[in-house]
Amino acid sequence: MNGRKNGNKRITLKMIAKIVGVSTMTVSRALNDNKHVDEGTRRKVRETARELGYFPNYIAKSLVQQRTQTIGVVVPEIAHSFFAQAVKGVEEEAWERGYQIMLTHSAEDTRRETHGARALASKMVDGLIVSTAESGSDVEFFKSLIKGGLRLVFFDRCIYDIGASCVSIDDVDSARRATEHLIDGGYRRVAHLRGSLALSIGRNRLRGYRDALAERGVPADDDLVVETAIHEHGGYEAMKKLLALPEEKRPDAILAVNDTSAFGAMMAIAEAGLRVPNDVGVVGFYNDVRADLMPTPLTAITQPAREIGKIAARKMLAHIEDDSLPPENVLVPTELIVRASSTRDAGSSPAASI
Amino acid sequence: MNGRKNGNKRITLKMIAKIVGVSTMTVSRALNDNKHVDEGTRRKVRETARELGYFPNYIAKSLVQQRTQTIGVVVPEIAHSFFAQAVKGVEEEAWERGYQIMLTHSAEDTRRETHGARALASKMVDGLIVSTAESGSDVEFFKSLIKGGLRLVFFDRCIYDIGASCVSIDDVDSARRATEHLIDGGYRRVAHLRGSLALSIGRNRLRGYRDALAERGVPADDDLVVETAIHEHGGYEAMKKLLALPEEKRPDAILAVNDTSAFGAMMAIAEAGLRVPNDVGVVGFYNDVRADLMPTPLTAITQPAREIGKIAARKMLAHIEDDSLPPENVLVPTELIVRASSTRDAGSSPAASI
DNA sequence: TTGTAGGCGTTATCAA
DNA sequence: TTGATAACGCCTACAA
Repeated sequence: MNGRKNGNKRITLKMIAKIVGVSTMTVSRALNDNKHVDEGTRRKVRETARELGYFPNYIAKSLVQQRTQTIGVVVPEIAHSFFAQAVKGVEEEAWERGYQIMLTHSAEDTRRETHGARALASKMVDGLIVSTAESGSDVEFFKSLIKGGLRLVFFDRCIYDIGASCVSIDDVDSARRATEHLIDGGYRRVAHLRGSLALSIGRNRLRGYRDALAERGVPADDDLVVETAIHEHGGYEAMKKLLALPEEKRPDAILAVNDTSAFGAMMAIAEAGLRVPNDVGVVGFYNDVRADLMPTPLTAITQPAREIGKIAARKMLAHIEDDSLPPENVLVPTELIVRASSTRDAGSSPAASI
Repeated sequence: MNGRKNGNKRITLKMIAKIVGVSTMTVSRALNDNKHVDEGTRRKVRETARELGYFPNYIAKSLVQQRTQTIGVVVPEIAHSFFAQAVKGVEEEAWERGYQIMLTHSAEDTRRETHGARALASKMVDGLIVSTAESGSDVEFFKSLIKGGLRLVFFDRCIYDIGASCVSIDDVDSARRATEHLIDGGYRRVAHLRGSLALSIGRNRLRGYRDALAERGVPADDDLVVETAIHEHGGYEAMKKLLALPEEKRPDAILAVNDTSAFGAMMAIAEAGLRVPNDVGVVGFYNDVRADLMPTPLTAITQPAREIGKIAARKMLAHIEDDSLPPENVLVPTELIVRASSTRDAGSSPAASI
């Protein structure tokens, strides 16, 4: 249970000092490229350090310097492509600046998110990059972290106005554009599989959807807004609810909060004997690899995950370098990738056939 | 550049001690559920700790206890589904035991792998879980880490016989079964898109492929073994080389070292005007989500990534708990998922039509 | 039950 | 150029 295997004591500055016959400070200076060291001494120190296989103890260094060169990262699901890409972006940017990342996933669970963040804070990360859990976040806890001096940057799923930066797409505008695309394509009863209102993406995409309806003069129908979990089964279940509506109330298009739920919805649509896009148009968010491979390729708003991760990391490093830097909400541009799932064959839609 | 924001000093045991009017040791004991503390004292300490928003400094704790409750992880590509899943498995298992993970990716590069591992070792991780880079590994470096007392567990891509544990599928046997499946399906000129020989998976899968040929009495042809990078473009390029062979030498089946290169190969096959599976059968490794979604679904050997990650983490925790535990090579069972890419229509193959 | 002393491995600071 | 000393925040060991 102790740190090292029996016998193999880790080499320390003190050991090298004893061998070379100088003080630990001289060794420290020699190894850290400090100018005020005799070249001969430096050579000797370097050599024995290499021979002994010395490498510095960053824990000790961190304790005295009060920084760990480590960034904590909390994501809801490591294995989801979007977050995996984002984490990669963070890691790349951190690596280039000599930082490591400490990764925790919350499994979309509030308690795990809080515990994970607390654990990383206890390990004295220089900052915390977080994307919040579907089941909601303990806002007061994050506030207290900030009050305690911890730097905090959210990405994709943010908590606003508590003094943290946020890096995300413009969810409202993106959802509006996607909805307008459906309406302009002749769809009249556009439904929204919305995300949890505990998530910024859930609230903002819902708002964009509603804005689009209002702007296009399409009457809003609350029956057409159904909550979905962000996974495939969630989309499937939510879609079944919509399909259970009386015929005249059923949607002819779906704006899904993300690709995964859109895939689930497409399954439910197929099971009901309906077809995409002629009976039901579908649009998702993210642009998953599968979007292009589905029997009917999926139209989607892109979320440049890796880029978002990179920007979040850069933002964090900027905050670390300058603690007086004010928090900022960074919006990353998106594109609407139009594929077959939202473009009816000419003349084949009920609406178009009027 | 200093650790905390201006003014907001982190709360320490000493501060709590001063406020409550006891020694730091009493505070430490009270907060760590030590029995020998008066209940009244404990209550007071707990209360002020909570009020002040205290949480322990694990850096200091780690320094004195000589363990960090942190496991380092080095993977070649965070964003590849296999590794993302594996990392998730590691994180889950670590989390349950109160460990965090520190994640680095090598980008398939030897130098980054070495630097990353060294950085994590410097941060005093209690152990290192590694999957090696395509460009090869600095074996001597890993040996020196082990000699220095660092616990090391490889997964998927291992370095054998240096005193580290390894968790992977049985690559030799899996490749043999996949190759036999192709031969038994009537394919006669089975080629292998092999991985780098710097990787255990590259060497082992090649061996399994050769074993199968030998066992089935199929003559081996070195022209049919071509190296591929593990990404899509690699598979595409490698396949083009095979298709450039004189007609009578061309393969009628491909064992690809992984799914991604198999997808690339399938693109090249389609571009050449050939068809999967009737002209060319294809088998991959991993069972990516895309396998089922391709125009011709891909037959593949499964690699239970998350499970592999979990087992690797458990192995690491076992090594941490008991330093005398000998290293072990753990083999995780696989399945061959047969899909359309390796099953010719009856009577349509040149071989079957004889 | 509580406190004191010392040290984990490193660096900042000041003195030589 | 080098070294002695103290400190980072906590815990182990021992003493009271």
